[in-house]
Amino acid sequence: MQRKTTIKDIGRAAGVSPTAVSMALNDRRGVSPDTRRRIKALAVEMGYRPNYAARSLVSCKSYLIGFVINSIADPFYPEMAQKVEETANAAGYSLLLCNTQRSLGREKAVLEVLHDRGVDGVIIATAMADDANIRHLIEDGFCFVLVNRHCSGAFFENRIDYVVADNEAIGRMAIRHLYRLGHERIAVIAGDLNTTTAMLRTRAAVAALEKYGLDRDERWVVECHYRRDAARTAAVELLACNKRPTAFFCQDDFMAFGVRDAVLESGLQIPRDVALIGVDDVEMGALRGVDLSTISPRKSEMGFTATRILIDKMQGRQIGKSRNVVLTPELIVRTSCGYSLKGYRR
Amino acid sequence: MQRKTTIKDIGRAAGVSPTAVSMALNDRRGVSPDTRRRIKALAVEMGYRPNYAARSLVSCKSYLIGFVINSIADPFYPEMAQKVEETANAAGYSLLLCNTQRSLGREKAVLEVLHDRGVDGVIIATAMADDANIRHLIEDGFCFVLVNRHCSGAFFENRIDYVVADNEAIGRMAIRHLYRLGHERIAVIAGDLNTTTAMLRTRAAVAALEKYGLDRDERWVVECHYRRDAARTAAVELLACNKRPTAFFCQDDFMAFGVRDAVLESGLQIPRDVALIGVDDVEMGALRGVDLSTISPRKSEMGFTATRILIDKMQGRQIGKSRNVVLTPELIVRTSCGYSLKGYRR
DNA sequence: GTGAAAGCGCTAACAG
DNA sequence: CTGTTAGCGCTTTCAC
Repeated sequence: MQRKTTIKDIGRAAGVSPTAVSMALNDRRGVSPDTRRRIKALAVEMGYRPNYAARSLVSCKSYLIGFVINSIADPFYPEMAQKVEETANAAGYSLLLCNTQRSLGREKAVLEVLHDRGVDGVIIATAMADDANIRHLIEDGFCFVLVNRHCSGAFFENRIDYVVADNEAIGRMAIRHLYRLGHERIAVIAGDLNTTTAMLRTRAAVAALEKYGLDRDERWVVECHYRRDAARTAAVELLACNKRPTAFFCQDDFMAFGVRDAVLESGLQIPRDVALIGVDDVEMGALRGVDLSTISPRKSEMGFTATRILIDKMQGRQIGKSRNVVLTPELIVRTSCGYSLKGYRR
Repeated sequence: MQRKTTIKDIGRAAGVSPTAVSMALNDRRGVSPDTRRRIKALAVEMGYRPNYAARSLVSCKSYLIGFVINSIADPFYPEMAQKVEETANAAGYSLLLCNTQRSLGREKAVLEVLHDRGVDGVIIATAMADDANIRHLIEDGFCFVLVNRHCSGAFFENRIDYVVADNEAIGRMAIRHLYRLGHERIAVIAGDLNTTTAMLRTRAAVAALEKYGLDRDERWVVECHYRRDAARTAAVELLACNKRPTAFFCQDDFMAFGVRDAVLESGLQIPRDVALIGVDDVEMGALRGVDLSTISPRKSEMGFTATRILIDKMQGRQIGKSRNVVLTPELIVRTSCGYSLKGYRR
């Protein structure tokens, strides 16, 4: 990169001080409209470009935000990331993408780098229900917003901002849908129970099963950590029982694909023999021939809202109590539960 | 963010100058092993964290790299992005994600921001065959590597580094596969012909059609700009002809999904009535019930190699002539072309 | 081997 | 309304 023109150069050319140039260019009062115009014209003419590093050093603002996710290769995140980037950009922020690979150690490392880089704020999608890294962020007074997952427990009460789906509603909706289609034996393929998403979905699902008076078997609730292969393995086992479940509530679409693999491999059909519902509304599920019914947590909206809240915080608005946004999820009925075949029975 | 400890603080605590601290911490000679140890211990103890902005200001290195893509929500990119981020990170760089939304105007804007931020280098996946923005980068002596697409024309000769798939091989492989399965009427659903990927795939495909002496009809080559809906529309039209194609070479998987929609909607079956092959090996295509045959450009490898080359360039190695890496693509046979049914005929 | 001094480009706090 | 001065945290000469 070549020698660039600085505000000093412009100042010299315009016969004013660097300060004047700075103020003129940043639209702050202190210079006459006339000089301002002259300076601005000169800046364009000389191809002036501000130096973010210098500005950041003195203003302690980097206009950088970090986005912390498990892996951008996981299809849950890209849609959200797209919206986050778009929203951040529109407000003059750039996005640092950070993959943690589901490791708390890497989450920690990533947050440290982000801190050192002087980001103005961070959006975190990987929080565990009790996450020491988040705890640390709070103690440091770091500016951040949780998205998708939040933290629970006394320590976090009123100290975090988050944007999440109504995970209990997700659990209820899933079970209700399957119940109304006539299912009596429903398996719950749960995510990582150290996350609020899986905890709440599971709790609500179990409560719903109870409420409807459906068959219960504790082997029918199995923690698969949001892993497709774990779900597949679990399903193989469940399907081998003589009293096998007739429906699976999978807490994300990828686990649903795992279960789907197991079902199809065992020669059974969806939805004739087994009903399947996922969560996330990943694009893959919408393909003809897959047609996975699912519950959308509204990923774009989560990303957008989280970013807006973060921007408010970073810019000093939104002081005082924490903002907790809970989005109402949306049931997306396709064919994997058999609704189109038989409709609701009850 | 609170008051942080600086090298000055450490210097004071250790009874040495800031200079000594800087040298000790950066493992540069000029300070005795003993003081070095003392300083390092003190740095840890006092929780010293370097300030990237300050360092960047003086060293003109930001350890930031930009990654320019159309949209992270497009499933072609995440896998590559993951690898890029991982590789960059391992070398101490952070990744700025930039979506252009397929707009050259936004590409330009994004590159300007990246420039202003003083990134050390940029990886660009959105280049058009003749891209004024890239041209500008070259003239500026900017450090960048193209990935996936490159630029062509005299101006760019030997002036760009790139990592791409062998797109002509992709075109040949696709047609050859369909030819050997016995197809006589093959449609080519082309991407944006202003990109090298689509240009080369199309050229090679047409040459292969000729070589095999297959039926040719210029309406069978249709430019769909890598858009799923455009491909769907084109397919609807082609399928309505009385002499319809029996096979489609779609230059990306998403256009293949568009064609697939059209085929299935019209009551035809895949692969019985129509064979379908895509390019990209997007995860969606691998789902049971979709089973799209495709050609993998090896996205992760592209991302990895491009990042490595960029790092070499940024660090001053790899001077002299430009590096052009062309990866051999891989044919992934699933069921959408009917290989498993009938095998090769010729 | 070590420290002092200068300065990267910018903004904030003054004095004129 | 303008200009001067100082300094953000760090690295890089250059003396000692």
